[in-house]
Amino acid sequence: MRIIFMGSAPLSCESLQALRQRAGIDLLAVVTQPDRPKGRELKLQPSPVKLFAVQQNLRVLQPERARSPDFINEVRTLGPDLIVVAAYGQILPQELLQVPQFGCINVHTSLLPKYRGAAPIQAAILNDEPETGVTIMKMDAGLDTGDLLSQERTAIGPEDTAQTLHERLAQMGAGLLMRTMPEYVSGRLTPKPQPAEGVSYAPKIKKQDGRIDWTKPGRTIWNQVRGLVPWPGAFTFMPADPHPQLLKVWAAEVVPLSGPAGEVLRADNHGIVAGCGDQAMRITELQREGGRRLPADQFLAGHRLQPGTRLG
RNA sequence: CGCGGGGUGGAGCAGCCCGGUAGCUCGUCAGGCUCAUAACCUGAAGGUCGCUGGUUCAAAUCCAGCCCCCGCAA
Repeated sequence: MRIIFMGSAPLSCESLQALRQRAGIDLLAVVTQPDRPKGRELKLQPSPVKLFAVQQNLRVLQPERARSPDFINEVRTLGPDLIVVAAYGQILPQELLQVPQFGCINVHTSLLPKYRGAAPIQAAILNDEPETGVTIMKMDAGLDTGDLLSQERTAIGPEDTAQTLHERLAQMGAGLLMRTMPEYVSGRLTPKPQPAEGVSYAPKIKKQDGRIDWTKPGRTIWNQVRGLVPWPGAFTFMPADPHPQLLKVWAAEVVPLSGPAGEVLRADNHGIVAGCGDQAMRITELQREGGRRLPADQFLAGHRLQPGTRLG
């Protein structure tokens, strides 16, 4: 089986690795996003998928636009039987989807038709879902609207963050992909259209989505903290000398106390408790701008953050 | 040359602008108080102030270069 893999996220690597280890698969090429300027010096950074592919001596393609005729022609020339896509980051045009005889299949980290789009993992936590999962689908020209091939679900626990979920779903996705692919290719599995009911979208997360609104209920803020790890993280501001300082909240829990929204109610070894619209948040791990990520007690050893301080 | 903060006993911070005995909140160790304690009191140990060089009678502090950490931005 001649396969081309397309992906860009850490999540994609898991599926790529699974394909790589599977016997009988000829990985013709790995397609990933072009290197982008990132980080402190704005240096060009390769995607994690590229790093992995290069290390494995796989052929890497990084088209600026996946819909460009040149790229589509290149894919045609390679002659894949199937294209596997996992968090690639670009919409594929119909013309490209038609190239392989088995079309393109996609690993998506939600229980479609729920949470189509860029940030399904975060959305599941932010929306207080009790569970989520992964879906393998046959791609069509729409945004995550293709016919369903298989799904697997997992419960979202109180200890989960977008990061832990990401890791879990990456593995589940790779496993499900491996089980689904042969079934699909052999024709034993018929793609089923997505239900019309229950469609929703998970738009790309923006930095500003991390800003904490202390007038919101404790549970909402808690989900925001968990759902935005590691980026952009839930953040607020603390009063400081020349300018208020950015404060990232890395871990917190809801506690049955109440007080003015955003006001520090307690600050001790157990954490920093701040009032919310309903109940309160106990911040247990946080990070000041320019500083490292610290447990609350260590943070308090060096920073004054006494009860009465207003966050926001 | 994208912008900015920082590296000070084991942890987190102050001191640096205006050079001259290294401080704070914890932790650790010893002792005390207590029915008891992560609480409280007393005492102790522990630091080449990131590295290299320069200026100076004298550098954590001023100057130059280098290494490392972090926030923004993307």
